[in-house]
Order: sequence, then structure tokens, then C-alpha cells
Amino acid sequence: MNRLLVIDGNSIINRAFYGVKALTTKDGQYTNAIVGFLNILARLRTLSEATHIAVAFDRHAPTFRHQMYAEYKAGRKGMPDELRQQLQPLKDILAAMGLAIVELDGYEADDILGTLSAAAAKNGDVCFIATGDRDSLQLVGEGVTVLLATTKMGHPETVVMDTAAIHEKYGLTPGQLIDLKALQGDTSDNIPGVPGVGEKTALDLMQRFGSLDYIYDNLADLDIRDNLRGKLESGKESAYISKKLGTICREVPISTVAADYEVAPMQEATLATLLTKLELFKWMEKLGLSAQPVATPAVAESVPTVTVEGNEALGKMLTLVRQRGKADLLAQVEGEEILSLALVVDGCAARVDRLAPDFERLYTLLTDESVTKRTHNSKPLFAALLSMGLRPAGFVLDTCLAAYLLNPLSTDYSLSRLLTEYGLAAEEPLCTFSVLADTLSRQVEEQGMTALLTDVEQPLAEVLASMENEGMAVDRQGITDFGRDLSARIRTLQQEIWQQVGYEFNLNSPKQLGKALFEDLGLPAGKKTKSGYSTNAEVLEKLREQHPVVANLLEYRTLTKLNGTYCDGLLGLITPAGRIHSVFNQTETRTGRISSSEPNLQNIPVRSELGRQMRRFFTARAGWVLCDADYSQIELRVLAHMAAEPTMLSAFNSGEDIHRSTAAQVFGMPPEMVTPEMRSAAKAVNFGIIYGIGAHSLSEDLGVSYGEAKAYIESYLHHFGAVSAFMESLIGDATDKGYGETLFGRRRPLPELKAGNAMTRHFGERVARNMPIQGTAADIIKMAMVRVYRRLQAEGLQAKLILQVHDELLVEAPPTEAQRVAALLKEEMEAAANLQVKLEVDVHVGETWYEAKG
DNA sequence: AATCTCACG
DNA sequence: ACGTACGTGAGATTA
Repeated sequence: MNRLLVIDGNSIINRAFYGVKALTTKDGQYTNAIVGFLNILARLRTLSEATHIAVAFDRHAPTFRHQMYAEYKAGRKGMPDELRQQLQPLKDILAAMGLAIVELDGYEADDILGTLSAAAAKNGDVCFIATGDRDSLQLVGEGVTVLLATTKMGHPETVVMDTAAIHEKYGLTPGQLIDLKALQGDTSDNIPGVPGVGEKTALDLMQRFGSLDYIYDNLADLDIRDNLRGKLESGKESAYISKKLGTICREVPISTVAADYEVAPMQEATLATLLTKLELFKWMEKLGLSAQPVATPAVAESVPTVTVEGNEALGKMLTLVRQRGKADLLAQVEGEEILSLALVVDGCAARVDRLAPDFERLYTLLTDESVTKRTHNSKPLFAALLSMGLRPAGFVLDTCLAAYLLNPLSTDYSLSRLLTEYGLAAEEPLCTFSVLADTLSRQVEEQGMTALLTDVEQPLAEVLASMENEGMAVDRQGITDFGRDLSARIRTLQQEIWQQVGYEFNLNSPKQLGKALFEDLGLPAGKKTKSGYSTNAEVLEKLREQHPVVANLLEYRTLTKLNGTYCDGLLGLITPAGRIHSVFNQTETRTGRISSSEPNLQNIPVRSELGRQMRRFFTARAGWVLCDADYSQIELRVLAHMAAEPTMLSAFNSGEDIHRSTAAQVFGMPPEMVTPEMRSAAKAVNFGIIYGIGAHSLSEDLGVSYGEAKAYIESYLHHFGAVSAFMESLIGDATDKGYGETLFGRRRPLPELKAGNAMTRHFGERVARNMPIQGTAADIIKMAMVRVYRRLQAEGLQAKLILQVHDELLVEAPPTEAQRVAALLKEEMEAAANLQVKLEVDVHVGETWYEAKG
């Protein structure tokens, strides 16, 4: 007995498409429906334990195309282009997986399901039909079960529908469902049914009388209201047409020989190529596929390797590396400890454990500039070396950083992933690594990012390693006390809020809070979120005057945030030495910024005075000071330079207040006449320009009408024509090239610009405007960091760079060095890039971050 | 795991 | 009819 799984390809890919959020390759090819389909397929195979699988697709006869198209448009929504483009790749993948694709001109997938299930039943086989379309339930019977893909509370679920389940749900047999539909019709399928008869009536009729024929044979005698009898009578023809339309054909001229649907062996090479092209690396791993060369045919011959063992061999290896003056190496690092080192030179490979005698002899290689080394993920290795007092040197390529520059949209730059992605067999990473390194450095060169890689990102890895090692001193007792005070106030507030609402509930639950405010207290609900009322600060702020509980809630929110994230959260991360060591991620953002985590030191409160107090607990070590240097308006300066906007350039270069000067332009008056309101409006517009402005958001931000906001923008673009033209050119260039880029050549692919969905495309346009600005600013501060780090070393100072917050650097210094460091920071940061505007840096010194922030 | 909220530049 | 500024990370709730 065979177990046959017949899949309604169109129905399932539709569900997959709408169920999986947008996902594309670098080039803009959509893959979300394919991913979703493969997920569902995997579940179905487990569920059915099928030995035979057929995947059916709709295919309408070309001659009927027009007619069918019209019907399609009338009844269903046409298939969006983003979905259509995934059909053929999916079919290719399924075929390569050894599954039968069944489609025939003039027939819908439904009919193929009907034919194959009928044949299977006749044959005594077990048949499962997988679809999201309830129509197919009519096919259920002895040996035939429908696996119905449904969505329950927004979550996909597969419901097993056999005869019993159908009876339970409808009180009817599967065959009776055809008549049911003939009566009630189905607008989405363009089946008219009987006008005036809906779901309830149709079900009642079928349950009482059993069939369409019975109803019409005995219409005069049925115990029903005359009104209904009349409707049935006049709808008779429509009912029988509907029945015809709704009956799934079971005689499609396709093979019904079971053997034709037996799952064939996977065509591994083909499948791997397909999946690689679609960047579906997770699936390659799941299917146990090794990578397939795609763009790099030169890869095939693997490097012959000799594994050297033993002490003597280590010596030989060292000699060889010295002779050749280069090596590829991979380090296993945990914490500050190097667990092992693997080296490849000229196809000669060695892996050395840290317990091996003379392991430390290898360190000399790592600090020798004349031995050029290529590696993957250098930061942990650098951190380990630095912590031993060693200075890494001669590292010429980090494949992790190269891969990030080549595609900053990826979320995984692990070596294994890269090897898969670049079509290299991962079995012997040591040897294939060399090939990967060649490929990546060539591509970086081709894309004009070599300088960015070798002069910025790679040196920066050492800077970040050092910053992570240094960490920052915190006042544990201070935080503890602050947290205790907050907790006390939070408890009071909670009691008060409960009293004002009238009952106790979880204040941290937006759901419960929404109910309390908008249902039980009857406050006017502002915005909505996907799953209910929005209760965010913006909404609450508008309700402040409406009810005394609102102010308490806002304070509660502020305090719990401070207490939870910044007191409790931080306390858990302080080392016994009283310092916290954030991780600086160099391959995380899509614009080229770095990010900070565990803890995130880039979002320590500053905007509100209470939150700002937190910064009193971030200090220099005892007796030392903090030097804080931040760029003034770096993004706007970058914009002025890139757009070559004369008005902005001269405003910056003559040291004017840029927001005031913008307001003067936009409102057409001398700068000294600009009111604070006008200045802040101009400031909002300036920000808006950087973010890829929209009148709607600007009006929200400014609290003015949409029309007014629109007028601001138009006036701005009118007065700053160069900016306007520049923004247009950014979108045009990005559309042509498929990516946005910074002044220094960093790229961000923008598949969104090719999207059919207008919202997605508009998002792409905003990103096309923002990324070059944000990214260029990021490039500049990265260059500044490298300069500052080197300068501190070159001058033999004890001071250390310890933190970066996008446009701000923090150095911990002995007080004797403070003034030198302050000057050095300003100098190096301002000289990091030579633009048409001068870069301006403000520096302040203090014992805590609060004081040093100026 | 996804959603909401909120902290920063 | 919808739902927007760009870029992050963390904590709590809820499904």
C-alpha cells in the first residue's frame, strides 16, 4: 500500500506568500513564498509519512486565457508579481527534490487533486490532499484525507479533515458539500449559488433534505417558508450551474500510475545550485547539502593538505610560514583565551592546540608585521592578544569583515555560512578558507571597497577589541541605591494607578492597560496596533489632561524603564573589578554603523534629566577622568558636502547655528528674527531630510497640519535646490545600481526599490536617501577611531578609547593626560575626513559621563 | 518567536 | 484602504 501526498501547489504557495514576511535575495528576487512552502512541505511529509508525492499547479488553456483572466479578476485577486516570480524557482526546487510536478493546460490544481485521489482510493492506497481551499473537502472519502492549511489567531495550523471531521463540522458527507456550495455559492470562486440563500440557510436545507436533487424533486412539499421556496424556484438553474462549476473533475488526462509519483532521490547538485542562487542557506543545511560552486568555478580543485603534528612539525611549520612570509589562519578563541590555532601555508596545514608544547611560539607570527595573515573574525583573536600585552600585526584580510562589506544585509557571517554561500565545500574549512579569502578580496577590490576594508574596518577590529577589553567603570552602589529609590516610587505609583482604574492588573501589559484605559475608563482610543489599542507615550501624552491616571502611567513607564533596563539590567553585567564590558558589533548594521550590546552602551539615557542622572554612575576609574568628544551635526555636514549645497556649506563654514540659518532661509527672514518655534520647525525638517522625509510624519512630529508640513518641505527643497537635486540623484543612482553607497564606497543593496508594493518601494526610497548620509558619517567616525587609537599609542599615553556612541567618542585618561587627550581627540576627529565643510568637535572632561557630556 | 514599548544617535 | 521618517538593543508580555 502506497501513501500518496497530493499538494495543491497554488493554494499552498499562496498561504506561504502571505504567511511569511517579505524576504528577498540581494538582487531583489523574492523568496518568502518558497521558504514558506518548503516549511509547510516539511510538516506535511512528517504528518503524512508519504512515499509518493505529487505537487499540482493551475494551468489555464491559452485559448481561454482572456476569459479566465476576466473571471480571475472578477472573483479573486490576481497573483501579485512578487509571488508569480517565485513559482518557477519553486517548481525547479521541488523537481530537484524528487517530487512530481503535475500540471496540465486547461485544468486547475483542484482537478488534479480530484483525479489523483480518486485513482489512489481505487487502488487501495492512502491519499492525503494538502490545500488551504475548503472546496477540496468534497474529495474526502475512504482512504482520502484532506490536510487543510488554516490560520488560527494569526498562526498557521494544519487541520486533518476526514469523513468524521467533516460530519462533525457540517453534519454532512463530503459529497453533500458540493450541493451545499451549489446552494450558497462562493463569491471568491465566482459561483453564483441560489440568490438569497446564504451559509445558514444552505446548511439547514442540506442537513434536513440531504441533496439538491431531493430539494428540487420535492420543492412543492418541503416544509419551508414560501419566501424561500420562491427563491429556490427562481434560482434552480443557477443552482445546477453552480453544482457543475463546484464539482471537482476527477478525470484529468494525467498518469494515475502510482510509480510515477514515487519520491525520487534528491538531485543534490541541482538542488544545491538552486538554493544557493536563492540564498536559502538554512535550507541547504536542513537538507544536508554541501555547497555547490556558483560564481566561482575556479574552486573545484581543493588544496592538498598535510596535517602536521607534533612538536618538531610545529617548528617546520613556523619555518615555512617565515619563509613564505604569509599564512592563512583560523583561531578558536574563548573569552580571552586562544584555544587553538590552525594554519595553512601553500597547502600545508596544521592545527595546534594551546596545550601543545611551545604553543606560544606561534604568537610571534601573530605580532609580526612581515608575516601577512588572513583570518576570519579577527576581533576575538585581537582581544585575546591585547589582553596578553601583545599587539597584533600583519593581518591583511578578515573574511568576516569583507563579507559584511559585500553584503551588510546578511545576519550570519560565520565561516561555515560563508563557505556555503560562496559554493565551497565546508568539510575541510582550513583549505577552502584560502579560496574563500581569495574570492572575497577579489570581490571587495572589484567593488572598490579595498581601502574601506584595509584602512577602516580591519584596523577598527583591533580598536573595538581594545575597547571591549578596557570596558567602563561603573558605580555599583550608586546604581543599586538609585534602583531602590525608583522601585519605591514605582510601587506607590502602581497602587495609585490601580486605585484610579478601580482594580488591579498588570501595568506592563499593553493589552490589559488598553482595556483599562479605553474600555473601562472610557478614554478615547487614539491609534491602534496590530493587536489592539496603542498605549505608547505619544498616545498617552495626548490623554494627559483627560484623566489623572495618565500622568501616573507616564511616570510609571519612565521609571520602570530606568529601573528594569538600566538598573537591574546593568547590575547583572558588572564584573568583580567594577567594570562593564560591552560588545561592539562590527557586522550588525545595514548602514555601516557599529552597534553595542550586553549591555548596549549606546542608548544610556540622556534626553530627560532624570534619565541623564544615570550617567553619574558611569565613571572613570578612581583618580582618572573621562574625555568626551562629539561631532557637531555630523550628518547635516555630510549632507551639505555631498549635496554641495552652497547655502548650507557657508552656514557651517561661518559657524552659524544651522537650524536657525535653515529657518531663516525657509521662512525668508534674517537669522536674528527667527523665533524658537521657527528654529525647532527647521530642526525637524533638517532631521526629516536626513531620514527621507514624508509630510505625514513631519506633521506628527511638529504637531502641525499635513498641509503645513508639506509646505515646509516644499519651501525647504525650494531654498536648498542642491539638496533637492542630490536626493533625487540618490534614488536614481540606487535604482540604477541596485544599491546605495557612501562617500567612501560602502554599499547597501536596495532590493526594496524593485518591489511592486508601493509601501515597500517608498521605504526603499527613504533608505536610499538616508543610508549614504548615515553611512558616510559612520565611515568618518570609524576613521576617527582608528586615528585616535593609533595616536594614543604613538604618543605613549595611558589613556584608552573606551566607547563610541555614533557621533561621540569617550576616552578614559589619567588627569595628567586629560588636556593632551582632549586636544588630540578634537584634532584627529576633525581631520578624519576632508570635506567641503569643516568638521567640528566639542570635547569635555569630567569624572563621570554626566559631567563629561558637557 | 513575535509584539509592544522605549532608550539612544 | 492603508501607514510611513533612518539606524539600533533590551525587557516584558503574549501567543
